[in-house]
Amino acid sequence: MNPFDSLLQPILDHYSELSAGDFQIAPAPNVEMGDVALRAFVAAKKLKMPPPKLIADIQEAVSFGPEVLSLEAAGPYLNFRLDRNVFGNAFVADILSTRERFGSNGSGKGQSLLIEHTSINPNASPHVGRARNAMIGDSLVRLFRFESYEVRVHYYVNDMGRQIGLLVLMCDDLESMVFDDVLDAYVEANERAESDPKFAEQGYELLAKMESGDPETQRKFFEVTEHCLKGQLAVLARLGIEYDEFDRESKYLKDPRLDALVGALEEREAVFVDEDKRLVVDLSKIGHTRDEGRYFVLMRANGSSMYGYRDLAYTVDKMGKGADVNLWVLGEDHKLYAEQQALILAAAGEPAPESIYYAYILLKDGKMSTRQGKVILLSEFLDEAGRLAAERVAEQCTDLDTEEQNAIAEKVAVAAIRFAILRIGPNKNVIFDWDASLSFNGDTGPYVQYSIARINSILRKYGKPLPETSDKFLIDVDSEWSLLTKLASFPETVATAARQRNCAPVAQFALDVAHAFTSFYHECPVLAAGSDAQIESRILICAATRQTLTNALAILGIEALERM
RNA sequence: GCGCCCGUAGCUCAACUGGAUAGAGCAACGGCCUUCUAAGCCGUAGGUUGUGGGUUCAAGUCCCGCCGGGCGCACCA
Repeated sequence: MNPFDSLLQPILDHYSELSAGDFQIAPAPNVEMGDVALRAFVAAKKLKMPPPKLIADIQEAVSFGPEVLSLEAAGPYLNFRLDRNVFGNAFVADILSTRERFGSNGSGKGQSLLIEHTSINPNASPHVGRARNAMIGDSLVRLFRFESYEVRVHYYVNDMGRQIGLLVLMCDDLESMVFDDVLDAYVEANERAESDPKFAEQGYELLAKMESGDPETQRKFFEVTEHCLKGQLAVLARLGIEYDEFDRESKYLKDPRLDALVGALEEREAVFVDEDKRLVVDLSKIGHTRDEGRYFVLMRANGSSMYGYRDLAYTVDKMGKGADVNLWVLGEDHKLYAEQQALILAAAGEPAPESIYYAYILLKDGKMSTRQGKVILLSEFLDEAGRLAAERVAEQCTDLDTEEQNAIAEKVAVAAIRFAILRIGPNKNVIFDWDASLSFNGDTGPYVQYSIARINSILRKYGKPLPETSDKFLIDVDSEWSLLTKLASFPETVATAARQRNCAPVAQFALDVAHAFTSFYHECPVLAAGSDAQIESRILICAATRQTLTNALAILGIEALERM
């Protein structure tokens, strides 16, 4: 996996008690020190030797192949000077032969993975806060498919509850209702429910009617939620986000599998009916150690189920599909809730999915709220980004017609938004800044796309069919070498991202590559290089960079562009 | 009050999971388009990694205590 692992072999041959995992080998902090640096802290500990002593021993006793030009010990580090042509050539050949698979470690080969994400309540147009869930989830889907998992994407449709009941009351003539107006209706419904207890009561009554199986009410609920779901999916599709299956909450109203689960809880005396006739789980009986969050209500006094009950049924259903890995993406506000669910499931011998949390996107004056209409709609945000991108494309690509320009602009807008969200670690709060999120300069998705567009421009002008290897590959500038070693580290980055269930390292990697490439671009003329061998070598470097960046962006759900 | 997450340059974020001189972008200042796309590049300036202890050959990273922010803590979904 590590592109320099081969350098370890002579060392391992010499010290039979050590293995590759006892060493770290990676590009040196800067080129003056060397091409790659060996760290042997773990190995030294195993041999009960001070690290500098072991490094000196290795330098003294181990003989390396001809690809190692020189060695220099620097305290606990051993710095290698390498034959860059040999390594660079190997990197490029690897990238250009594995193509769109370059970077994949195939760690999910033969395994299935089920992921649930987004699952926005079907009551209004999604806001950018919710979109964080969708983008994080969707990129994980892409990451794990890249790693050869068989991935199924589920979306839980919360088509029940008082909120939906209220909305149904507001939506008599659904036909004439544009999707974006549903938010206004929803906000109005919630305001009315606040001030008018009768109206609020009507919401509950409608819900009860729906739960009791009244076909007309069920039809209304379905129509309203379906209308909202369709509208939401259309917005999400603009970001390239799609799902395989939609699971409606109303399907899990009564699930016979939950009788067994409640039975298991009864056996452990972890469930009781309280003085108000509600069915409650006492989590302290099954491993919960604090007072906070100790009780979990399953059923109301009237026998209707709570959200958490239906969600348990849904989870049992999902887990029953037998995927090797089960994930769900949740806002951090669901942390305790997910832990409670996992405890209940564990008590009944049922497995629980692995949760991936993300923190909220906040407005400058606090949290977004769909109920209060205090939101930035994803659709508006996309429109604005598209408009700004279109202005830019119109300046840049004057020879293209408007339709072509707009197609590019939409992809640039998506890149800006997805990248801005995905490059930040998921458990970091984000304060939404309209200007910063719509910037196309600096460390952004469009900057990465721009690097690719420049490469494409060079390769177009090159004119000839692209070579895949060169027998006279040569590297004579540091920026070429830095770029290539960065490219070669892509599989490790992907492995890290998959292990952490976090795509942010891939975004950071794409930026690092783009920066390394632009330094190379300014320093090394490609088409006007000094010799045919150098032209060919640099063309290969460009092609390898394009392939790597394209693959990294694909994981983030961002398209590479021919030009922009 | 209790639990979880976060705190790194004026601002937004990195830092190969404990390793060499803590790196990018934005904002500021100074350069670079008759040469492969200036959505760019080069340079200057900007840091006691919130704070006080501890562990270690080595701490932004691990442990404990404070301070500040976010989220949550039974009949919402």
